Amino acid sequence: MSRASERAYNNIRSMILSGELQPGSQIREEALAELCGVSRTPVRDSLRRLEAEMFIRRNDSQRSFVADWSLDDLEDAFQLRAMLEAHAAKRAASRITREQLGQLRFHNAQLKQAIDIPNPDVPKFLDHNRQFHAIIVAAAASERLASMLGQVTEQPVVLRTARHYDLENLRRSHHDHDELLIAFDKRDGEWAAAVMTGHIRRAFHAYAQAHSTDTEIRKSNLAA
Amino acid sequence: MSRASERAYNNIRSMILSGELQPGSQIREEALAELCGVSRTPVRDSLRRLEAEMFIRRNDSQRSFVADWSLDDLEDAFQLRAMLEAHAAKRAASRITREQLGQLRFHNAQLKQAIDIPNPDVPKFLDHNRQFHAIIVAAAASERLASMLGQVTEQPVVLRTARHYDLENLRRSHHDHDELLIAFDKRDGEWAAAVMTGHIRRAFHAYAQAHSTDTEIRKSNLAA
DNA sequence: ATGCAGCTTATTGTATACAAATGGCATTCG
DNA sequence: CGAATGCCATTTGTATACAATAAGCTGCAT
Repeated sequence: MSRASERAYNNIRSMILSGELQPGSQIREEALAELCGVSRTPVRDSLRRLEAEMFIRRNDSQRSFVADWSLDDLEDAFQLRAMLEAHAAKRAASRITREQLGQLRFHNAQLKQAIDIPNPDVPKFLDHNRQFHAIIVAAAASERLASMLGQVTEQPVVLRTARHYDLENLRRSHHDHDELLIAFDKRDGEWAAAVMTGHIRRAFHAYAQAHSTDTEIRKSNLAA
Repeated sequence: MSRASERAYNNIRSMILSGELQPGSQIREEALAELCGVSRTPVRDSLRRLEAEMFIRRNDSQRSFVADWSLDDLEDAFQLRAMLEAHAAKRAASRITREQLGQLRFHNAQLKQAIDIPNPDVPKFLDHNRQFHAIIVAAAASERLASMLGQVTEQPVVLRTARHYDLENLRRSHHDHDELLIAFDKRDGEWAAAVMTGHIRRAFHAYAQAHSTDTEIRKSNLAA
């Protein structure tokens, strides 16, 4: 996709992720077109794409709404993600190159740096974390698997608290990565898969706890 | 999607599945538009959808080609499918209703009928087989899982032989279904998942063997 | 008051014209 | 003769106008 289409997609996507477009709210093509400064055509393209990625859903009469995910839906997505990432880790264990192992070590060192200081640099941690996982998916060498993981990795849920980024969890994440590195080094796919499963499931529970807290806050704000 | 768009999608998809549009060949929007009797707009929608489903791939300069899958790609897809369907079976085991169990029994009986006669009715078998699996996916109650399975269930590979439908394989499939039914009845998710894994992996090997045979035939035809 | 009919308006679907970009071909220069 | 470059043809991207469809409202009848 060239300029307009790409811009529209990124704009809309980030509007959903940021909560600017609220879950459940209707989406009108023309309104988005104006917001993005393009015509309806590229907006329609983007909406179809976002629909396939389940950021948007449509009712029987073709009207689009921002997807609204319950905690159950979230658990569902995490369950699939855990399964797929464990599978990726298993495949990666037997295919990963020395170079990729080096890259993993680099990003893991970087994300350790990001939290091993008085004032943790969460964005830096998240960035290197993302790249760490991306390398494993790449090493798994399955285009389909990568495409599926793309569908469950970013959730259209915005949390207003930062609880799920508490330091203890970040440290444990880093520790998991260390263990993954050893498993890869030993070419032990089963081990890598097991570590990855736990890694993602912990992420879910951290996320779920933050989600409940967030929901509580929202409720009390509503009551006030 | 309403008429034109839906029609275009189904037309193009079946043209790919039937081999009318050959793997690797370039796709031109306008040509398809004429073939389908619609304008480029709904054709473009369809192409995007088919691209997301990996029936079509695009090069760097936005030109579309019919996807061409190697045996490795096929194995990759089957591996994912086995994992996802096993997961579906596991989830279904604890959620399936009496009514759904009844439906499973019905379709299994029907597909047994289709092959338990002198002249097996393969289309009938395939239809009830499809519905059997669809009920399990529905019982698993995960929209995302269903959507992902949709992406790996139909392969854009047309085999010109019918070897992979040999009677022995169909009988074994039916036997697997019987065992799945018992596992569901006992609410044993692990068992159901294990049976399903084997079920899909057998399907892969039948498919792969047919694929090789098909490739052989194609080569000798080329040589002739 | 309630429910239904028909109209009005909002929203999406489709076609088409035009713009941009890409690939191929021919010509030219080294 | 080969490689690079510029032009032309082909293909895709975008905008816009119009058509079709569905939702909401108003008013009438029960």
